[in-house]
Amino acid sequence: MPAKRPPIPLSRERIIEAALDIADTQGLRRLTMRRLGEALQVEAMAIYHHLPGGKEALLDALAQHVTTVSVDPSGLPDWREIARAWCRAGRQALLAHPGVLSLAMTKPPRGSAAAAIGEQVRQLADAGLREPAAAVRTLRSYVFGSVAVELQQTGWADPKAQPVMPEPDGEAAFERGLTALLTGLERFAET
Amino acid sequence: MPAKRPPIPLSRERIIEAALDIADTQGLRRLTMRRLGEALQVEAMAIYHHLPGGKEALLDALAQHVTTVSVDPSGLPDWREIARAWCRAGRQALLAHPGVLSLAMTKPPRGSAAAAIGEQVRQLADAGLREPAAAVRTLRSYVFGSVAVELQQTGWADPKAQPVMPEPDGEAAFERGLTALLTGLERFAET
DNA sequence: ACCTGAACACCGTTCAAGT
DNA sequence: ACCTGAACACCGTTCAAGT
Repeated sequence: MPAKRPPIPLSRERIIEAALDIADTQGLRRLTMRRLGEALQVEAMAIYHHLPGGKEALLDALAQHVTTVSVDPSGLPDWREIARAWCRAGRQALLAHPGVLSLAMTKPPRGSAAAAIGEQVRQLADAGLREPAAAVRTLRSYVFGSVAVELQQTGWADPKAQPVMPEPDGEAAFERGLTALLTGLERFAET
Repeated sequence: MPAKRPPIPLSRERIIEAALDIADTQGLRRLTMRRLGEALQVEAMAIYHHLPGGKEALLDALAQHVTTVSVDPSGLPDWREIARAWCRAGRQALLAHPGVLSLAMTKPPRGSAAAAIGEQVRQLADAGLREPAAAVRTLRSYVFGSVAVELQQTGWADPKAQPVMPEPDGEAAFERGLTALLTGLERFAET
């Protein structure tokens, strides 16, 4: 028979990982403290010991997790390519966890997520872009919205859980729109 | 003493109106069938009679409500201005109901919301835009994302419910980004 | 036809208690 | 230090019953 105690002790990381898995496979509405405990082989109440803020803190942590990305700008020729890299990384991180997209778009960026935005602004400024904060805001808008529309199109949130149907044109549509946006930004935002 | 029966009989419209009010003022998490019934002076179970699908149908209806917009293209000189009008209308409709933004971005467009998208594509095609469906998709992405970022910035979802703080630069940022996007779309999408 | 009351299975969270 | 069990107030939804 299996041991009663969990093989690995609980940790913030394991909790977040398990929560993401539930949200992505069953939907955010089914992410429940009790179900999360079950997935971790633990009573639900044990979670509070590692995540003092309760469920609200858990949701904040999930949002932060999927909006924290980083880009190495070395080797990228200009601000245009740096911006492109950040947008692609942001899109990938969001697409990887469709279950928590609504949290990522709703919760204000905190901690590592806010730091990532600051780093992006800095890189673009260093690369000679004028008003980098405004540009980053516009790019973030586009990334969030693109992923939302892409997931809408795949019917991810539908009643009969479709077999994922990855929508092959999603990436192409994203790149087309991104190029259009960068072309437009060039017009007034060059240094 | 007040009458036990509600003064006005329940209706789908009244239910949606009351639900939007709760979501906008108290947050989506507090929108509950029981609280909704209380706001309508009715037992929660009465709602099911007018909204057969239960809470899931209610949330669908809310998403549809805030994503159904219309634009009269007559008098607008070109596709650029038609697109601008649709984007402004979409932004206003979403900003008016911050509580259900996450639903609007998540639920696939249905019914009147899907019809509005079709109408937008038709208008842009008539105005001479090439590949209007791709353009509308990109514009929708930008509108969704802009509103999400704007509401993040205002701290709408924060713990201590701020006094709305309408972020005066939100509209300016939206218009700047929109102009950039339209400029970029012009490049490859003219007829 | 429209609404209510009671009931059921399920939530998040607390708190004292176990080890 | 870390986890459990019981308890409380609250969910969504059903179903028979009232008017």
